[in-house]
Amino acid sequence: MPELPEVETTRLGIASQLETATFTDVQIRQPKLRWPIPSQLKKILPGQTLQRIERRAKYLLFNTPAGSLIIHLGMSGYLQLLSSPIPEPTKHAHVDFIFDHTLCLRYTDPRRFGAILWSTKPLQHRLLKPLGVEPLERAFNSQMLYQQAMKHRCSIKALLMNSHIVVGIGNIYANEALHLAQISPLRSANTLGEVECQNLTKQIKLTLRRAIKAGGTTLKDFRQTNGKPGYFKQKLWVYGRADQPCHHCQHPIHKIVQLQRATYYCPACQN
DNA sequence: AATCCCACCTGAACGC
DNA sequence: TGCGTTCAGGTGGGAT
Repeated sequence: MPELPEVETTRLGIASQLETATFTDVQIRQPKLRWPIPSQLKKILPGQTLQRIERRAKYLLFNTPAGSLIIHLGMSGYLQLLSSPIPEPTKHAHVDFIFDHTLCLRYTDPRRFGAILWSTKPLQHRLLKPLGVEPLERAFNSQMLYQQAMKHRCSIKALLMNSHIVVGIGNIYANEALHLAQISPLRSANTLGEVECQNLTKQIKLTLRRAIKAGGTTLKDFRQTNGKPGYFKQKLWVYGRADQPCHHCQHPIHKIVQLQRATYYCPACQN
């Protein structure tokens, strides 16, 4: 569920409601996420005013004068903004952050691969410090990708999924962008030419931007009490389409496994 | 340093 | 209907 576009859409969907609101309570029903939720949150957060919600990779940073709440949604997590009457928590609704005694930001995560952390210097946090560039920022460009590709012998797909190099592309969009750039996910990164890197960079940015727009549409009714965050209905060219005809050339889409993740590609138009 | 595999979890889909 | 198996959008940690 949470790819970078959905994390960004989540941020956009809650920022205007919560920025300048004040934490008044925290209810932790299940502290066992990927790492234990720091118990001192209950002491620290109440009274803190939320200044700004930022995103770094797929981490959301809730900045307050005392420090930052860091939230990662893992594979199955989502945030809901609920107002009165607050519905009963469902089975996997692990944490409620209460603002101004009325608004509730609820964290739900069935698989519990997500994380809720606290840091006074979030960008220096051990999990955030080693992260590579943001794919939608200028620092991610064809020159940068080409230089990185030249010095790596792993597959180009593995390179795109390596968070020390570029963050947040995710499995679906790595597949989609490689398809649109007509590059085989199996190619060694160091065999890509400058023009291919230029095209790939462009397709990654386009794919992510389109998905953010689509995510924005389906997540509009965020505050609906029982609203599950939808999954954007985006046109997927290859992801999840094993054995179905390629939209470009009709050749059946192949499904293989790379780094224990599903890779989908068209062996006829991706070389 | 770079690369790869494992692990962490639950639930849905599938096959028998 | 029921039960076992497989797979899933992420990613840090550790082995090689």
